[in-house]
Amino acid sequence: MKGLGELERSIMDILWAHEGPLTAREVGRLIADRDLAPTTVMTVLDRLTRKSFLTRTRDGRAWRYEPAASRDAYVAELMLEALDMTGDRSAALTRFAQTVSGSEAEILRKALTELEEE
Amino acid sequence: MKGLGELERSIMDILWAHEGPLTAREVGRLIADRDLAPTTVMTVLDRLTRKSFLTRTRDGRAWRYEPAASRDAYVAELMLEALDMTGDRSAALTRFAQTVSGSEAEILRKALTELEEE
DNA sequence: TGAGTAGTACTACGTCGTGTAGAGGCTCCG
DNA sequence: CGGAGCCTCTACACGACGTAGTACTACTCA
Repeated sequence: MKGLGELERSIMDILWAHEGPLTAREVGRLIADRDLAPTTVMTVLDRLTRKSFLTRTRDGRAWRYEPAASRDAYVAELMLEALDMTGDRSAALTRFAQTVSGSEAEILRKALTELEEE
Repeated sequence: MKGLGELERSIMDILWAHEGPLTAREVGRLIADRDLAPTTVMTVLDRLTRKSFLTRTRDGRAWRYEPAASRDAYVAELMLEALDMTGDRSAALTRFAQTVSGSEAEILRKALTELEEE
């Protein structure tokens, strides 16, 4: 899947945080701290769309952009991808479980338990 | 931490797979299918060292390279890094737990249980 | 002791991804 | 009809990575 650049991720963050699709202009306004040219935002939105991180639909002359997947799904996928890198998934998973903090281990445990009950 | 390039990963794979440190020449021999110039291998080993993926110790005039961390540790760290990308770690973890295959969920469960017992 | 060999450090170059943005064109409101 | 707004295309610099050459050093063997 490949990771995202820094600006790309900022923009994804904005779209993930915002309910509903945004236009380039709106994104630009929300990322105002960086003072980017409008075309910069458009270019990045376009690239993200081409990489299937976003989908877009027409709204008059403008496009409205929306994440193709939730941030959680993206993160989970990244984690799985990391996992794929190893020959021994079991060892890596074990290691991972040992590495997360206690509260996170608790969350995992709970999620796994709920899984079991289905 | 940043990911690795393709050749970099091949070389890490060789070093991870091999018990004990290797010289550039040995790595080059083990990666023979790619027919690389010896200096290419050295350059990459050097970059990996600079990025702290490897450590090296002298062996006569040669260096012997060795992974700074196990592959599992690396993978676990990548997974944690992905996890850091989200605002809601709990949601991402839950999502992750739901996404792994059944047998992998089992492995996770077991690792977490063992954790608890300590 | 001199030459070859193996190993190192340094430098370099092409390519690709990404941040950044300009130029020019279409469209719709007033 | 003209300007504002949005789009598409093109471009450029920079850093990472794959790839490798050159030049220097040191050990070995005849």
